[in-house]
Order: sequence, then structure tokens, then C-alpha cells
Amino acid sequence: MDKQTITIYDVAREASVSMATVSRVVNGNANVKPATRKKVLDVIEKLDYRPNAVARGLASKKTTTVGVIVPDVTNMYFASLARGIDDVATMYKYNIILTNSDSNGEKEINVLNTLLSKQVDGIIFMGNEITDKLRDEFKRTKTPIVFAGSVDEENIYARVNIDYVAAVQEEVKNLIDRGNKRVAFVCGPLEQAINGKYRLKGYKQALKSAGIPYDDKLVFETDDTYKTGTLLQPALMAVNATAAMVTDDELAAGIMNGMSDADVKVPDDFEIITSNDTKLTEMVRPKMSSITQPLYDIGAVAMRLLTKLMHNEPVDEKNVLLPYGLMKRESTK
Amino acid sequence: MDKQTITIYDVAREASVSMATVSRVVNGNANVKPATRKKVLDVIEKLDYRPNAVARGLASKKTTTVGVIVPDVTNMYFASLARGIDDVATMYKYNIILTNSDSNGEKEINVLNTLLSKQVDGIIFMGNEITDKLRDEFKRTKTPIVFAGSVDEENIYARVNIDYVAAVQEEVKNLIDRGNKRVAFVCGPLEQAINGKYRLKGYKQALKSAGIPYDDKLVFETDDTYKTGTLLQPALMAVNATAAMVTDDELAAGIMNGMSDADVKVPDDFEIITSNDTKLTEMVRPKMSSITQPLYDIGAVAMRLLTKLMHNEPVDEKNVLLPYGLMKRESTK
DNA sequence: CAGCAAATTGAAAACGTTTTCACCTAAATC
DNA sequence: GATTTAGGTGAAAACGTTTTCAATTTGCTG
Repeated sequence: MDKQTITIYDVAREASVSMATVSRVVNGNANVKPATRKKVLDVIEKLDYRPNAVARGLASKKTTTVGVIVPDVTNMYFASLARGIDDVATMYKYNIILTNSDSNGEKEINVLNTLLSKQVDGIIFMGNEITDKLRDEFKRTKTPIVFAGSVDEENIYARVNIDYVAAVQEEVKNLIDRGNKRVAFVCGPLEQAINGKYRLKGYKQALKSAGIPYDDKLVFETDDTYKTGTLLQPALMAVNATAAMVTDDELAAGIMNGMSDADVKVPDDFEIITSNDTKLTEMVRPKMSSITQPLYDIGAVAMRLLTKLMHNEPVDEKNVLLPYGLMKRESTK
Repeated sequence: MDKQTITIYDVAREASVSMATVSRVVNGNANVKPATRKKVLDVIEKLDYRPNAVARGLASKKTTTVGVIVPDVTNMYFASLARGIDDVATMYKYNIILTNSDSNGEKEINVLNTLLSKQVDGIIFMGNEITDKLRDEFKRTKTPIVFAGSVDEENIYARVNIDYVAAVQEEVKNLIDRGNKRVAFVCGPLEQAINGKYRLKGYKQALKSAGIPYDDKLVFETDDTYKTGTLLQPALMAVNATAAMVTDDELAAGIMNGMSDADVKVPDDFEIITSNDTKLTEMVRPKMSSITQPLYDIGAVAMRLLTKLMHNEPVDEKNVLLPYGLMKRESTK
């Protein structure tokens, strides 16, 4: 007894109808007489027939599978998006092939190509540094692509984000209004547009509005890890920063713990605001104030958008911006 | 111009060879003359031919895709396993279809069936309560299945875990040796064998060795969430517990923060040990002492095991136990 | 240089569906 | 009751590969 030996043909024979008819009842096609529908259904039940999705995919050119490219599921930010994606994918009868890219351009290209060879019906991409080579690969395919929590400066692809510029600007303004003259900006790689072009822009705008000159000594480009954060305290002190706007929660947690370990009191001596509002913000002490993002929803909306694209439905706005908020907790005064 | 219109047939024609030969070079079959191999390769390059994995799957009955059933990727424990799985899957040229089950029996069955209909070559299952119905579904298929971080009491399926009984026993013994007479056991659902049969057993054994009678008032069955943990302080105090062995890191973090918020000092007034050693343990203050588990490796080894099963290679031991450790941090004396 | 084994190729049959037509029936129209 | 019309149905052709088997070529052996 092999894997799955009962085919549509067996059902057809047993029910004395054609394969076409079996296919119709399996697919809920209306044009089949109730009596024969029942007959076929009974045989399907009796034989325990399960349609082979691969054969179906070949014949119909639809796999009901979408590819999801994510830097690292182990990062709670992305895990939350992924969960939102999977939930609405399931809702629409799709499955997701999940791949970790480590934000590595070469891996991203490889993974994209294997996803395409597997004939996924659509792709959701997360990752913020889109190299020219990757962009070229994107352009080669007709398969719909949407970005989740990732910007597209060239305004080609559908994407869902929050307004990073405005959010950072607002938070940095608050920091300045509270008397901080030297606010550090601690971020992931500046090559990533989300940091280098958007968040940094918000930071600069806030400074400008407040009449504070931009000082690049206050900008700390990191690799977004907790560990790196824990090591940053001396450098931050060295430039006399009294607050930091941080672009990643784990990184921010690292900074905060580094401060505490060096007996710098948060928020009294140093204020910290983070950006992703993962559950980490609540678990850490003091709890971290954060820009709030609807993480799950970003994924969910991205997937919903993708279903529209896959079904050739019109989408009114390619650049969807979900509302953000500002959550004051205990790492700010 | 559609999705991907260049087929193996086009390549064959252009290179004036048969489809069979093209198939051979694509699959690296040795039996093809170097000259014609080069000719074919050139045409492939020129036409930018990409094999259609779906057609390939239908013809070969191998999809190079495995299904992964996980309670929730958003939980760092499972995210880490998933990462390990994906990395070795990639290494062996497999992709993973990732599905969240919320540990819901019905969802697990649905998801299993759609994975099977998609003809995955293997399945990795995470989740600890295996209902009879689910077990029946498992039995219906010849597709190899391995459990990751999940026990199989019936000893049917390959699985990779740590020795939960021994680990818990050891840690609880330490707690007792340090003078704690009343050690609470705070766990997820006891229906889950990993809690109800393994960890609880370790807890009981430790008590017994120390000559302490088992008191079920000290056993707290929860839903494994952070939030629930934060609410547990009063109940724990009410039964005069002075320490707790906790089965989930987020849950433990909740308990610890709940204690701190109620001015119960950890570890001086209350000791806490957790079980999964996710990076959360280091981020929280005080840092949590934990049983250490090689999370990534559990996933990686499970996937490696699955490749063996899929290739019909012999596996020496179906029940693989990876080494655990005990990491003292700051939540214990 | 005949004879045979090994290496290289191609034709065609799977693989298990969906989908396009054409055909047939039974109901509806006049 | 002849003529449409629409609903049901089946035959067979896709879909793009792999794989089997036989045919052809090539290379050796003596």
C-alpha cells in the first residue's frame, strides 16, 4: 500500500461516471445533478479519496501556496507578522512556504527562485535592503509580490507599513520637549531604507523643528541584536546622550539592561524609546515605551492584499499605511 | 507573456536533443556526454529555463517540501525550533510549509490533511497533546513523521527531546536542597504529556527523594502565557510557596514580574526556575535561571532525522534525547 | 575487423488532475 | 409535436516533468 493510491479515476469507475464529473463535484461546480453528486460523494467517502494537490496544481496552474521570505522567524517582530500572514492565508485556503533569508541578498535571490520554481501563487517579502540584483529578480516574474513591514522606495510593489517618518519624528519631538538636548538614534543597518531613509529622516526632522543641529556622533548604526545593545552604554555616555530612539525592541532591551547594569537609571538618567512594540516591551523592567505597530495586522493585511492581487481584483492603494501609536510605559519620563 | 512559459520541451528542441536528455542534465545524471551536456546547458542559460517543480513533483512523486506543524511561531521556543528545522531543510534542498495549529486538535487534523494532499515528503510535528483522532490520522499515512520537542508516549514516531523528567527532577532537587520546603510546580495544560507525564513526574520524584509529601495545591496548571503568570503571585503566596519550577519562559517571566510588582524579591523571597532557555531568560531582570535546551538543535536534529526517514536510510534510535543543562542566573540563590 | 559490452540517446508512457468541447437529454417555447 | 434551450455528462487533450526501455553509438578485446 503506497502513499496515496486512490485517484480520481478510481472514484469515477466506482461511481460509473467520468473523471470530469468527479472533478466537478470535488470542486463544487454547480452543473451536476444532485443525484449523481450524492453518488459520487458516497464513493469518495467510501474509498477515502483525497485529491492530489500537485496534480491539481499542474493542471490548473494554481498551487494555493504562497511564499514568505522573512529575515528571521526567531525575531519576534517578524514572527508576529508571519503569524498574521498564516492566519489570513488559512482563511483563504492558502498555505505558506516560510523561508529565512537572514537579510542576505544572495540567499534572498536563491530562495525567491526556488519559490518561483515551486509555482507559488504569490510572495510576501520582508526585508529592507533591496539590492539591485534582487530587484531585477523581482522584475522577472509576473507572480504577485507584496512587502510586509518593508518599504519600497521605487513605489512599484504593494506593501503595508506604518508611517515610520512621522512616528519617529513624533517620539523624538516628545523626547526633546521633555528637555533632552542630546537624543541618540540607535538603529539597524542604515543601508536598509527603513532606517536610513525613513526613520532617520523622522529623527532629523524632529531635530530641525526644535532648532537642534544634527550631530552624526549621535547616530549609532548596529546589527539590531540584543547583545550589541548591552555593549552600547559607554559609547552612549561618551557622547553625552540622555535619551535614545531605538529601532528594534531586542536592541533596545539590550541598551536598557546595559544601562541598568552600569547603574544608569532608566528613565531618570536616560530615556529609551523603541519601535516595534513586541511583547518584549512589557516583559522587561522597566517596561519600554514604544511606537506601537499593529504587527499581526501588518502581516494579515499584506496577505489579504496578496489574495486580491492573485485573484486579479483591483487594489485601491498600493502603499497601505496602518495607524501607529505611541505607548508610554516606564522607560520614558 | 505568462508566468513561465519555457518548458523542457523548448530546451530540447532548441538544443536538438530529447526531453529525456535535458531532464538528465538538469538532474545531474552522469550518463550524458560532456559535449551534449554543455550544449544543453548553454540553451538553458540562453532561454533562461527554470524547471517547474510542480510537474517534477507529479512525475517523480517527490516534492522536496516538508510540512511543519507548530502551535504558534510567535512563541520563541517554537520559533527557535522552526529556525533549526528550516536551516537544515535548506541544507538538504527542502522547503517547509509552516502552519500554526494553536495546539487545537481539530486544526491539527485539518492542517495535517492539507499537508498530505499537497504531497509533502515528510512532516515535523510539534505539540504535546495528541488526541486519539489525531493519532488515527497519523496512522493513515505512510509519509514519515517526526516529533520535535514533543513526546510520543506510544513510542511509535521518531522524535527529539531532552530528558524532561531528569531535568526537572534535578532542578527541583536543587531548590529543595537550598531549603525550599514548598516548591510550586507551574505548568501548561497537564493533558499535554510533556507536562502531565514527564515534567510532573520529575517534580514528584524530587519530592519523594527528599521525603516531602506531594501536595497538589502546589501544582498550578495554566495556559502558558505571560499574562497568566503576572496574575499568579497571590495564589502562590496563599499556599506558602517559596519557589517555583515553571515550564515555560514567558509564563515564568510573568510570574517573576508579578512577584516584583508585589514587592516579593526574587530570588531572596522567591526562587524561580524556568524550562526553555529562550533568549528571554537573559533579557529579563533578574535574569532567569533555567534548564537549558538546545532549541535550535532540537529542530535541526529532527529535520535531519526526517531526511533519513524520507530517503529510507536506517535510523539507529527513534527516541533521540539531546543533552540538557542547568543554567544558574539570577532568579535562584 | 568482427563481436560484444558499455555509454549515450530518444520515444513514449506515466503522474493525477482540470478543462474544453461536443454530445445528449429533458424541459420550455410556440 | 417540432424546435429551441439549457443543464448534465463524457472523451480526450492538456499541464511539464521523470522514467522505462529499446535503439543506437562508441570503445574494447582479441
